[in-house]
Amino acid sequence: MESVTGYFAHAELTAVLVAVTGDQPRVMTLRKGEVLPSGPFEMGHRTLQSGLREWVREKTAYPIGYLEQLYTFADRDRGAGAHGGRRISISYLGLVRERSAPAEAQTVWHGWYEYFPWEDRRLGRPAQIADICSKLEVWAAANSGHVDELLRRIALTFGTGGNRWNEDLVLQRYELLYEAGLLAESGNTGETGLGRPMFADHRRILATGIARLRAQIKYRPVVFELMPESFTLLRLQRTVEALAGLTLHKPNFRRLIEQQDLVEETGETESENAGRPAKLFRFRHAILEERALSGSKLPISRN
Amino acid sequence: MESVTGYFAHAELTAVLVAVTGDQPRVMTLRKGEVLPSGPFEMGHRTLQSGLREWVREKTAYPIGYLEQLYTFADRDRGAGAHGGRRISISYLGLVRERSAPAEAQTVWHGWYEYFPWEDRRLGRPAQIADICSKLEVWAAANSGHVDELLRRIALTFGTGGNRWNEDLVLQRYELLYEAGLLAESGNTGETGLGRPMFADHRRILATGIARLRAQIKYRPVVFELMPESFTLLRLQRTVEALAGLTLHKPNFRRLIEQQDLVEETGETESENAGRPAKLFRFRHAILEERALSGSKLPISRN
DNA sequence: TCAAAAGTGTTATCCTTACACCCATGT
DNA sequence: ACATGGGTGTAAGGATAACACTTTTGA
Repeated sequence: MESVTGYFAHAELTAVLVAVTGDQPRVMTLRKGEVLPSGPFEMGHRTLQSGLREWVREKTAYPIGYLEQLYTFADRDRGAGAHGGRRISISYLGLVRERSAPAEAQTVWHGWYEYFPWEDRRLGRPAQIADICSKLEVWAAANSGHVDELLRRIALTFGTGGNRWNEDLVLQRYELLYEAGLLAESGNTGETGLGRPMFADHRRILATGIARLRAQIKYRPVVFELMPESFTLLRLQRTVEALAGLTLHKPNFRRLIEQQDLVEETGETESENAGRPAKLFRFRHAILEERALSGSKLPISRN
Repeated sequence: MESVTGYFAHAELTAVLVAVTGDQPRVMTLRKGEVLPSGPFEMGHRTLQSGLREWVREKTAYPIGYLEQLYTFADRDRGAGAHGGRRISISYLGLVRERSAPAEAQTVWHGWYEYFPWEDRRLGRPAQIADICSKLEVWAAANSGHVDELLRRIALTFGTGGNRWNEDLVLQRYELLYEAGLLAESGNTGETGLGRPMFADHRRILATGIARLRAQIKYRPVVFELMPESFTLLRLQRTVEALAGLTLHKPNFRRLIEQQDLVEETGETESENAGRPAKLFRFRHAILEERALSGSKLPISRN
């Protein structure tokens, strides 16, 4: 439409790096505070993707398995406005196999439900939800004009009033809480128990990442990027449950996984906890080419 | 990880604007050539989204209904490198109700199957596909080392050898053709009949947009952004078919739409073509709040 | 009367979900 | 013996896909 003019902007990469250990999904933050790892996009890199990959390996010594672009947004530059310009922030979701971090690492892993306690339903509906919903409803009632619309939105996103809980609506729930001013990021100064706040909009980015991952595991075999070489089917299930924040139905889970030829037996077994020793499986890498295209399924059928 | 340093980049917005008329999905290009409308991101705008929306309204007089971010990528600045920097290109998919364009408009609509003739299966499998596949197979055979992998990839993306056609794999098919050097963009100089090339990587961006839209119509009611106020169910079906590049099964299509309460009768009928007059419907806007969250379905069940 | 499009009814099939139950091992 | 986890069989219910058929209009 127009030729490119002289507008320039900061370009910054922000990474949501996820690992699962001890049945908890975790996100990497900087040791210094509640900040997602991020840095400038340097010109040496071929692509954004490779730039981020290299940069993470360099700085954290964690090799990234799966890497996916999340979203790009622009804000008025928060930092010093030498140029008075924009900051363009490109966010990525990366999956990592957590290992003992190098001692000198500047990073630390936090369970992601510390930031979103209402998102974990593995032990049933958190008691907190009732409180959250009543606060939201009070806020909605004060919004004359579209009270009904807001109330329905609350009911749908939080699964109240006959609606069932949809684990994918992480971002929608976050935004509702944000709009209602219930989060520290949106002006609430009191202690609300509504999760740990993060720097700037990083918690929103994390919500986007969680939502994307929860959606992905249902139709692409990405969970395996979070698993060790070999694993039992229960470990795999626990990992999916950790991500989805739900408990699943064991027999059906196993069948669905095996039906799809996603895994193959290693021939070995594990008997760490009491109980019958479990067969160990490994991911069939060959499936990746096939399924990246034709799609695969993980069940989110409740227990 | 590091404080933001002095890296700056061009930030550019590129729009894939789609409309459907006369059973053809169309994409807006500049009158001057095979170029998607794009322009610099200016600092006045609140957000990227609103910036693009405003800019399109200003320049083309088409109000955008649905707008969704597609992808962000960075290339070494193709334009003059006054700063020797990067160009960051943020692409969007926008849905538009096509009307007669203002006379002075700099834009023109092109059927998207001019760019991707192999993507339209409404008249059955295009004869061309056989030719494409054999060319691809010749190329694959010359790639010692992973011939088998390539052959399987070809079979999967193009639905040969027992695999069924998956309409969502638009980008994967484009990339395969690109890698094989069969497209003008990747060095083929002869006339191949493999669709009309576009400026720079714009055809790739279009492929991304088509793929996204084809995926979206299956679980979100976005088609309606392309429809006039009121329409018959057959018009709606033809529109979905145009987008998906497939023909659908009429009775099932109608049932699925009506079951979901996506539409309501206007009470009027239309009898333009010969045949029994059809009831006119309108989209139930109320459903948007409900379904943007809970998901809806359009059938892609073949005729 | 025929063609063209609008509609309805019904069935076969597959997938999802749930329930019931047995197996192997450690304490 | 019993708790813990591993593992199998199967049936109910719903969604999808396919087929056959009736209805209403214009030419």
